[in-house]
This record gives sequence, C-alpha cells and structure tokens, in this order.
Amino acid sequence: MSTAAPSARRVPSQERSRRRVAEILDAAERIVVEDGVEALTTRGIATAAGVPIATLYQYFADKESVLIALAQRDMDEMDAEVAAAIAALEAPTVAAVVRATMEAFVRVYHRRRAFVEIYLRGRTNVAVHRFGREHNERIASWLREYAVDAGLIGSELTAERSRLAVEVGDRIFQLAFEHGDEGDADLVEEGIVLVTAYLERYATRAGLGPETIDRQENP
Amino acid sequence: MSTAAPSARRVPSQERSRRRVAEILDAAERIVVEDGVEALTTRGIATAAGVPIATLYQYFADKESVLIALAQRDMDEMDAEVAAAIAALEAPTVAAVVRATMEAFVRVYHRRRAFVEIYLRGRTNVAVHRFGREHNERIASWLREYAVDAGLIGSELTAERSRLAVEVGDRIFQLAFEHGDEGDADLVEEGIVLVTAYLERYATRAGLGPETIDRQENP
Amino acid sequence: MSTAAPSARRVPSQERSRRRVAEILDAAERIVVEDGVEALTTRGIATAAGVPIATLYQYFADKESVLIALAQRDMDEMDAEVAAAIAALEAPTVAAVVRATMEAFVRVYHRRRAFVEIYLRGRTNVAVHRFGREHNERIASWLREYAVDAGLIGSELTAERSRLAVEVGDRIFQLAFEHGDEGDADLVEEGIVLVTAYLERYATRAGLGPETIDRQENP
Amino acid sequence: MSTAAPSARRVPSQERSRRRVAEILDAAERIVVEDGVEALTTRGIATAAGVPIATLYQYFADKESVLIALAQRDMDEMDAEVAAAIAALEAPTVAAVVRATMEAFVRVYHRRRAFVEIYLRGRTNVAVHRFGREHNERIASWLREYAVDAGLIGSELTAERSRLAVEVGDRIFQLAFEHGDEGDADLVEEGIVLVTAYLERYATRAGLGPETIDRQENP
DNA sequence: AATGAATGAGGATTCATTCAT
DNA sequence: TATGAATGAATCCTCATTCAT
Repeated sequence: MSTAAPSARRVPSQERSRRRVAEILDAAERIVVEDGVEALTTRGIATAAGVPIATLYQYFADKESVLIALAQRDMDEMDAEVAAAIAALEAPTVAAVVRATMEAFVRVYHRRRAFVEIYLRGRTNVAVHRFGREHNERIASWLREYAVDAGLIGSELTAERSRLAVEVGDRIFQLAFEHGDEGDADLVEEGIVLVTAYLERYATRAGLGPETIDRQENP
Repeated sequence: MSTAAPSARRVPSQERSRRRVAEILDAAERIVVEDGVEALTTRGIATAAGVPIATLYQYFADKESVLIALAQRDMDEMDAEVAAAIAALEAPTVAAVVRATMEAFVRVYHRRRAFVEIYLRGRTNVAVHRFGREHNERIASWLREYAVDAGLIGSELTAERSRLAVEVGDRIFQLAFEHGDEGDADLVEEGIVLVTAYLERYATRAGLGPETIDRQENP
Repeated sequence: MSTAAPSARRVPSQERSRRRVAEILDAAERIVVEDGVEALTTRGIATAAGVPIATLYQYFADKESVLIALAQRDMDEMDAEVAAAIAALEAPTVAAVVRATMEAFVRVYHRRRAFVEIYLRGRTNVAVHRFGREHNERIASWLREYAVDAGLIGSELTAERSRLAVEVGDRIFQLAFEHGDEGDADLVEEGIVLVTAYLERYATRAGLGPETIDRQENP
Repeated sequence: MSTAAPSARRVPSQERSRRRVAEILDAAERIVVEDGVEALTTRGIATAAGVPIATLYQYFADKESVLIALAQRDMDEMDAEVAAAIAALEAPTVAAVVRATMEAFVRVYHRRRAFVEIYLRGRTNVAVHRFGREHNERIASWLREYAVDAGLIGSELTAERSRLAVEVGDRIFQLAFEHGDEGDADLVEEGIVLVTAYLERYATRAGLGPETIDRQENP
C-alpha cells in the first residue's frame, strides 16, 4: 500500500525507545530539581519514571550516565545558544565576545533550572565534576579558535590561557547561582569585567575595539 | 585538700584528650593522602587511629567535623603564612600583594599534601565545599581590609569584588593542583597575572606602583 | 563483693556475642540443610536468625565467611573424631589407620547433615571448594606425620602422595553421599580398599601387619 | 514444482544454523578460556558472537546448554582419543589400559585449554558437575565392558567399582590441572599407579601381565 | 527464523550514628 | 569518659529469560 511501509513499521519501536529515554531523563530531572543531585538514586528514577530499575540499564550504562545525559541535553542547548550569540555579533571584539558568551550562559541557566542544579551546584558529584572540566576544555578550544580566526586575539592566547579564562568564568557562574535560580546579576556583570580584563591582555588592536583603545589611551 | 586538685587532676586527662584528637586527625590524614577524601570512613579512621568508633564521637560531632578539623589545622598555617608574607612586603602594591599571597598559598600546598587532597581535590565533599567558601569569604575580607588600609585600593573594591578575586584565585589553585602535588607553576603564574589585572582596575596610584604606572602610560 | 566481679561483669556481653554468632550459624545451617548451599543468602540468614543484615557483618566479614565458619564448626569435630579413632587403635597398621580414619569421617557425616550438604555437596561454591582443598592438605600432612612416626610407612610417602590419598578419599565420600544422608556404605567400604591398596605400596613391614603380609605371601 | 525444492531450500539455512552454533560456541569458548566458567553470561556470549541475545535461545535451551555443548564438543574428541589409544594396545593388560586411558586424557587436556577450564576447573557450575558425573558413568561402563570382554578383569569388577576407579582418576586430573595448563606430570604418573593398584585387585592373570605377576610372586 | 526490548527478582555490602553499660 | 555492640536505611547493579513483532 505505502512504499514507506517498511521504514514506517520500525518507527514505533524507535519512537518508543526515544520516549522511554525521555521519560527517564524527565524523571531524573524532576528529582534533581526538587532534591538536588545527591538525592538521585536508581530506584528513585525508576519509580518516578514508572519503569523497572532494570530498564534503566537498557538505556544507560549506570546511574552517572543518566546524570550526564541530563546535563548533556542542556549543554547542547547551551552550545547552540553561545554559537548563535556570537554569530549575531555585528562588531566582534574581545569584550563583546566575552559578554555575548557569558550572557548566553546566563540565559540558558535561567531557562534550565535542572541544569543549574546539576552543572553548577552538583559539582560534588564526581562525574559532573569531570563533565564540567571536559566541557570547559571544549568550549575554551572552540572560543579560542574563533577569536584567533576573527583576528581578535593573537597566538599569545595559548590553549592553557583560554582554558583558564573559561574555568574562571565557570567559577563565576557557580558563585552567582549558588543561592537562588535567578543568579546574582551584579556578580555576573563583574565577572564579565574580570574575564574581559584578562583576555584583553592578549587582544589585537582589532580585538580591543575603538572604545577600549580610546579608554586606554586617554585614561 | 588542695584547691588546685580538681584542675590538676584534669591536666593529664586534658592532655590525653589532646593526644587522642591528634591521633585521630593523623589517622584521617593518612587515609586522605593515600586514598582521597571519598575513602574516608568512620570505621577507617577509628581503625587507623586505634580507637573504637564510638570514641570518635567523644571528640567530634560527626565524620565531617573530623575532615574540617583536618583542613582547619592546615588552614591556620596557611593564614599565618599569608599574613607573614604580606607583612614582609617592603613596597606593597596590588601586584605585590597578589603575588605574595598566591605564592604563600603555593608554599603551603607544597608542604601539606593532605591539604591539597582535602581542600583542593576534595571539594566533591559537601562539607569541604562549604568550608572552602567560608574561608574564601574570610580571607577576602581580611585582604580587602589590609589593602584599603594600606591605601593600595579604594573603596570601589567592595566585599563582593574582593571575594570574587579570591574565589577566582582558588579556582586557579584547583586547576594547578588537579594532577600531581607539585602544581602547575606556569598556570599559577598566569593566575597571578589574571587576578592582578582584575584588581588593578580598582587600585589607587599607590597601589599600582611605579612600574605599572609607567607601563600603562607608555604602552 | 565478689572478686570475680570485673570479669563477671564482662561475661554477659561476651556471652551475648557468642549467642549471636551461634544464632546466625544455626540459621544458616537450617537454610543449607533445607535448600542447599546455593540457596544461602545474607537476607535469608538474617531473617532466619532474627537479626538485621548489618549485624551479620559485625561477626562475619562476608557471606562466605558464614559458610566457612559453619563448615569449620563441624570440621573441628571431624578432626577430633579422627584423632580419637586413631589414638584408640591398639595395633595400628596402614589398613587400620585408613579404616579408622574413613569410618570416623562417616560417623561425623552421619551426625552432621549440614556438613554433608556444605562440605560434600556444596563444592560448587568456590569458598567451600577452597576450604576442602585446604583441609585435605592439612589432614594429609597430619596423617602422614603420624604414620611415619609410628613406623607404618617410609619416607617414600611424600607429601604429594599423602595428599593424593586424602583427595581420593574425599572424592569417595562425595560419591557415597551424593544422594541421601546415609551414604553408600558399600562404596565407602570399597573406598577403604582402594586407599589402603594404594598406601600399602609405601608401607613398612610393620605397616602392612601380619594379615596382609600373610595374604601377600600366600596369595 | 520440484520435489527437491523444499529440502534444497533448507540447505543454506541449515548451514547458516551450523555456522551460527559454531560462532556461539567459539565465542563462549573464548570467554571461558580467558575469564573462567563463572564469567560466562548470556550477554557476554551474545556480544562476543555478534548475535542478539534472543538468538542464543534459537539454538540452545538455556545458558547451561551452551556450556555443556562446549564441553561435549571436546568430550567427543576425548572419547575418540581414548578409544584409539586402547585399540592401539598390542598387549593389553589392566596396567596398560589404565595408562593408555589416562595418557589419552592428558593429551586432550593439553590440546584443549577450554576443556580444562570447563571440565576440570569449572565444576563449581552445577551443570558441568552433573555433566562430569554422567560422562564418568558412561566411560566407566565402556571401559569395564572392554576389560571384561578382553578377559583382563573378572566380573568382580562391578559397575560401581569401575565407576569408582574412573571418578578417582577424574579427581586426579582435577588436582593435576588445578594450576597451570600443563598439568602436574608427576601427579598424573602417581595417579596411574593408584588406579592400577586398585584395579589389579580384580584382574585376571591375563590382566595382570607377566611383569606384574613376576613382581608379585618375587617381591 | 530472528530479534529489540523489557523485566522480575533478587543479591551483597556499606556506613554513620547511637545506646546501654 | 569510654566503648562494644547494634542497626536502620539505602545503594547500585546483574542476569537469564521471554515476548511481541
């Protein structure tokens, strides 16, 4: 009847899988938001998701994998948000890139309470800790490549320095979202200042932008 | 008979107490250095110290208290080292203070392997995490007071900004000592640059020092 | 009042311990006798003994330890029975020693159903398997020393040969008690023949005894 | 259309079956050789064989069946090796038959590491345990028939006695191959002595052979 | 014939803490 | 003050097997 039949027949099973994974992640998310990362247990997830514990292990290697998958889901959105923010910059400078990036982070933190709970407050979990470190590494590498390619920054901005800037930014978010989901806007603003001040040390003239050059030359 | 009797009788017992506490802390320290903070258990401590588990609770409220007491022991030394380093400064400037402080930290980290393990790598423990935050708060407040009193920095350096600087420095040490007990010297050096760059934004002319002023005015 | 007071005061606690251990072992024994070694679980033991699971771990390192303690309890009796049987021999010969030993084993197996279940049928459990091997080693060594000292056997009976004889005897018991708790008496009898036939190869003239010498010389 | 069609059509599928079975057994063999019988899991086999778990159950009733099939594969070779060794005997005596048989066993154990692992070391598995018992029964019966027919042994060698001899031989192999795949040659040699000593008790004059008769008559 | 997905049913062990003495 | 003993409460994970398709 339909030429799509064979592939169509497989859809329900694939979709069911996807739905199950989503159910599990959603259940885990609810628990994390309500009680924090430390409160996450396999039994809890399974019960909340309405599946047997053993089923968790069909889709995830272990408990940590669920947590990481949860973080990853939001982290993907984070990366997209950052990429979009930077792409939208009309006159990119180091200061503008730092601001765009950090404000993009804040927007996602605002949208994703679970992400704040896991990624910022949940660092007491070893897997999350490692996940954070690895993501920082990746984003540092990406941002550096962008800034160098855009001629904002010279090769003095080594990978290590780039990573340092990102890690420092990360700590700022941790502080800003330590209490409350809105985050401390002033602290973030100050963080932008801090990171910018550091990175401008390695900026090209183009990277500094007219304003900063002016400020520096006529203090 | 003797008015001194009661207190005299207590002396040996007080000493015994002190000895017991030290034994327990030493045992805990050994475990932490060898196997990390997560491997610390009450049974482990008790066994290693050669005391019954229940006895731990005579001297410490709970397991975390042992850990914190351990950290505190080294932290006291840290504070002294920092105070001495700063007191020794002949021509204090913001840059000099930052350098003196951070180098003092590194010296203590080098001397105290357990401290690195607990305080820098053991932040996955909630109590340690909180301990770190609180200490950062305290040292930020102390340093700010010093710098303002010394006329290195103006009142624009709010408590929040001061804390931000300390927290950022803290993160730098975490990164530098993530692997290996020697710490990444280059990273620390770069961290000094970063923190200095930030704080000099709020420095007085005196705080900048002749060198920096010269560099800024003749870039 | 009583000079025994201090030690007496400790008795209840010590006795309570002993009683607890006995309760746990008895519970484990019941399970093993009824359902076999493979059916033994920590939960099962705890429930049957009326103690929390965690209490098991006060007295035993792990599940296997309970099993081994159970086997050991009977094995001690076994060793005593064997020692007594051999001590009671009026005119020891190799044949007499083998018979006395193997009959002593059978008597204990008859008295101790749990022992048959654990030690003979429960060899599918790795710990029991090892326990058996080790005990065989020990008893082989003991019997060899006795036989050599008594002049029944020469030094040709090496440790290896002695162990071989015991292991073979052990297999005979396994076969004889494979089904039913009475054991196959004929099979045991034949086993005595077998082991004797082997060991007499290394017997001294004294070890052979008048009967055997006569039989050999006038077949 | 063609009467051959159905069977012809089945041939490729039959071959596929055979191939699949072989793949599964090979995978299981690899696991057993590397990690032992206890490490064998259905998931492990399936993954190693590159087939879905459910497919195992198309070819085998359950996990144990895979194990037994694996053992059977080598056991068939074992039986052939024994039969050939005995057929090759020029002057069969009880001693010669025992030696030929046990040396045939050793040869196969040397060739088949998996067999040693499963059949000798893997007796902690209930199914393997039973398999061993059953095979011993069968080979005992076969050897007895041969020995009686050949006039080496009289009817005093009952089925039970024959089985006893085989079981004892089996234990000897277990001991000899307990550690290391080469097996303890001295122990096997001693085992041959032991089994021979036992069986010669039931030997006919022909079964004893000239040498043994001579030794017995002129000790 | 083949298989993706699902799961029921445990299983061993850990650990911080608290009493009664 | 000291401590032997006890334990409540969880925790993560495994695995053989079976259907529906």
